[in-house]
Amino acid sequence: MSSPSTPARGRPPRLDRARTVQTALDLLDRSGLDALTMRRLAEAMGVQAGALYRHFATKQDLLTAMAERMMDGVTEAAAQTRGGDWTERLAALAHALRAALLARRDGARVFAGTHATGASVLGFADAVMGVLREAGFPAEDAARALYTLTNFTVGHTLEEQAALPWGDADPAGPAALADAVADGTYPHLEAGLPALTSADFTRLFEFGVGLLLEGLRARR
Amino acid sequence: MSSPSTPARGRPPRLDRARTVQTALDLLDRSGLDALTMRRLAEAMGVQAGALYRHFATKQDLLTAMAERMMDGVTEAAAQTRGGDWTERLAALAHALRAALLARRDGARVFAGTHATGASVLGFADAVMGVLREAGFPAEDAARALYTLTNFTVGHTLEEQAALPWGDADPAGPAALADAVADGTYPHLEAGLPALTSADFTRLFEFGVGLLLEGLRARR
DNA sequence: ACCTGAACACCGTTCAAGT
DNA sequence: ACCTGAACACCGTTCAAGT
Repeated sequence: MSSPSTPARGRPPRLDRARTVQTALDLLDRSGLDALTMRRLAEAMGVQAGALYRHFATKQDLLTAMAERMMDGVTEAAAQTRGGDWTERLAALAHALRAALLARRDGARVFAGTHATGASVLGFADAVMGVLREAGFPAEDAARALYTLTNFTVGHTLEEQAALPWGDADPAGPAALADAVADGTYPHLEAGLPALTSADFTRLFEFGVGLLLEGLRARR
Repeated sequence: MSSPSTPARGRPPRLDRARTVQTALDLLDRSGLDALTMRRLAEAMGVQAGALYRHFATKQDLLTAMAERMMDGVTEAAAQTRGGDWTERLAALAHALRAALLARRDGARVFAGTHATGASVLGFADAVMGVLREAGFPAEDAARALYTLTNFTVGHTLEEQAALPWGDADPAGPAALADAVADGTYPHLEAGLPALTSADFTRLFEFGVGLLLEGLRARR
């Protein structure tokens, strides 16, 4: 048989899925999602843009492969918490998911914009379901809890990565909020302004995960 | 004085912010976010693309105005629950936010991609903060609860609107999940498959909001 | 088999010039 | 004051032709 692993007969290919995804992720980190174009990626690989379509049917296909690669190791990263109880293990899984998204510039946007169903994504979902079912939750509640935890984590990290480039002339930063609130129209926002503009996203994430876990505990 | 409301001296303008945002939202509903281009919007308004830049500095600016318009009336929609206790009022606000996003095609994507801080958005945030502080939460926890509720709702609705066009040849639908799980590698996913592929997003959203509210109740 | 070159049908944005 | 016309610097994607 002449599989792809056969010693090259002609020229060795300059392109393959793995190397291309890796280069795309590096480019993402350097320039962000908006600057990640097929043409720039091709240039980074020393090739013409059209050549990329030998390995990826569309740009969306490439982004999905990037999302799947980003998830490699999420479950393993959370597996250290084997000793803990089920709430600690769920918290560790949620933190591992956030960390995987944060590890790449615009990681949450890439993940939210694709429907990755690779082994890492399924492995993560299976791990969450396993903890929940071991804790005694019926399959229906376990499934809903999985989606809730995932959707919250993605929603939070999307906000977190969108908020990080503040401080520039971005009209949505803390200063703009303070201005908009200053006229007394929003008394409750005014009272909470310091807390609302605090950028401690890790504590905020822990707060949200904590609420979800306490809710689950109450429901068991 | 010669304000914008002065009877027109020359030709009446064919463009203004309000009409443009309205047309953009209609176009969004008909064609989706990916098909919403400045050129197509200009065509729908009987004008050249460049003319739009008299009212919006960038496309991002237009999208922000669209997000703010989408939020008009969210707080009012939830205000009917005046009689209920604080958990019911928070639930009503969360449901009103989801409803506002669902009301437009790709509404969650538009909202998540902008930093809208218009009166409607601030009014919504102020209402949530008001309920929480009346319930006795300190400003810090109230602020965190506001973000948690908002981020979960946006994350959920993003998923919900991305999942709706399933059934086509989308490789991420329920059928694909069933295939991927069929080989026994993911026992917990397999056990939860019916629940995982159920598309009852309203119940799923209620479950998530319920968890958050129970968590808040436990923390009070 | 793998990639080039060139095209097709678009984009967002800018700006002198018209009315 | 408001809009046109035309350009600039790009896009994603396709595909005959080369090697």
